[in-house]
Amino acid sequence: MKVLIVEDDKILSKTIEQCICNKYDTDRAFDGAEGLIYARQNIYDVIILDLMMPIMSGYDVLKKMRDEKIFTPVLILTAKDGLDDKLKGFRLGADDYLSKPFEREELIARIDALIRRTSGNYSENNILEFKDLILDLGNRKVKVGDKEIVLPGKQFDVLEYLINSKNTIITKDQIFDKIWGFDSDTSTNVIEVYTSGLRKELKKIGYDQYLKTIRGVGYIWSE
Amino acid sequence: MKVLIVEDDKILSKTIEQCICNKYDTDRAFDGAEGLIYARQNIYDVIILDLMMPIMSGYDVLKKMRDEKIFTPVLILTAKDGLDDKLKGFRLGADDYLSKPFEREELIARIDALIRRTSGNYSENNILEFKDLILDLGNRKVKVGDKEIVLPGKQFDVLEYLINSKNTIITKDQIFDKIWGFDSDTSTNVIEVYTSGLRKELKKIGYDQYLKTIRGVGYIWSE
DNA sequence: AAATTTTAGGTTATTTTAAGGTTTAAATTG
DNA sequence: CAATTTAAACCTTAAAATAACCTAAAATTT
Repeated sequence: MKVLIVEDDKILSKTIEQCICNKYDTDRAFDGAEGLIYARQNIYDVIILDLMMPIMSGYDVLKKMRDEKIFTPVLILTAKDGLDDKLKGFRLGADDYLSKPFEREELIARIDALIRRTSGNYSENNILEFKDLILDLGNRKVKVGDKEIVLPGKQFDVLEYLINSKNTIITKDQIFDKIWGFDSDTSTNVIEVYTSGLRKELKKIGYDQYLKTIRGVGYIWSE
Repeated sequence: MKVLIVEDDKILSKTIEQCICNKYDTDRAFDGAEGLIYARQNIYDVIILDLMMPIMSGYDVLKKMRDEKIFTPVLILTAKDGLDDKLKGFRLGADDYLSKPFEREELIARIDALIRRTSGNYSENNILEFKDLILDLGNRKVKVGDKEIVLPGKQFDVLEYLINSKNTIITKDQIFDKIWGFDSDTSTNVIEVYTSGLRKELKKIGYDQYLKTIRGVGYIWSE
């Protein structure tokens, strides 16, 4: 497992490395531009990204990364703690957020969680697979063999989220926070509507059986 | 997971509740004395405790709690941020400290960390074990080897509570307060119904013998 | 026009109640 | 002192009540 640390404060950078180096392979970059170059290699399992950096901020790095379809999970690490910053970070596709000062244990736990959440499921070229089902995130198509279904925006998002978290119960709140945003004031019943629609579509390719309801809790994608 | 919020500022109290309510079950107390009464139930996984409160300060509550051998992890939450206060809090047995103003993410992270640090029984990946019995909280499955039973909502909750408190007698009231909520007006006979159902299911995997009745008191999970 | 959201009725599973049976321990009796 | 009775606590089951979920269709937004 490789972790990239993008942090201009050399002392902190070293500290982080020492925190995690006996669990992960680490590389370090000391400003945003350098970080982006490293990130483009697309070989890291997690990127720890500081926000406040010279030349190119963490935001810029993250945005460029996502624009370039590099979806390595990113853990934002920063002294900033305004809600706006957090929202901006998440909107740009950060996967988690940790404010300084932080604890060793927490950092490790979050990296672990991030890897657990994200690893193993996505194959190289932005494709998510489950058995013979193929989710192409590039063109947002869902295929099994030569059969193909087309899912409108959020339906695709929900499916992607569930498959990417396979074998783990995802609560309705989690789905809601992830797809609709925790500050959305949509009624949470949309989730039922969407899962219902999703099942209907999945049935066409014989994959509706894997989306299961856990009554009182949420949903799970599993065999 | 239940969290008690002891905070006299009703607006802040509500805010905290909203921050964490989709992740934890919350109860609220609005002064120290009330907080202590709640805390004595000994059913919470974490107590968020404000320091500056009328009638009885957070310090007093914490001190009394520890005197009475109630070791629920406490997260001190306060506007004070002098080192002295922090030291005093820790000396009295606080487990963590967070200054206002704080952020949702950080609060949640700290609560999570606290639970992780203190609840010893849970292994990293959210799994509770007893001998060969595995309670997977991620997908709410109960397994022994390749045998598996499915427990509906509250049945699973009761089992989790008992196993997590193994070798300790849990009174019916504690189970009731924890799973149903102290303000529930369900008849307490449900607990018998649920333990009965639980035993029936556990029998299928040969683990019903560990759930024992302590007549006149409650139940215990032990060898 | 397509995607999203709300509404509302139907369906299913969980939760609760209630009632009768069983165990336990203490009180009473032979 | 042993056997029996009693009463309280607990167990079990099945039916009733409730809450959660599903789905189609209408309304709304983009």
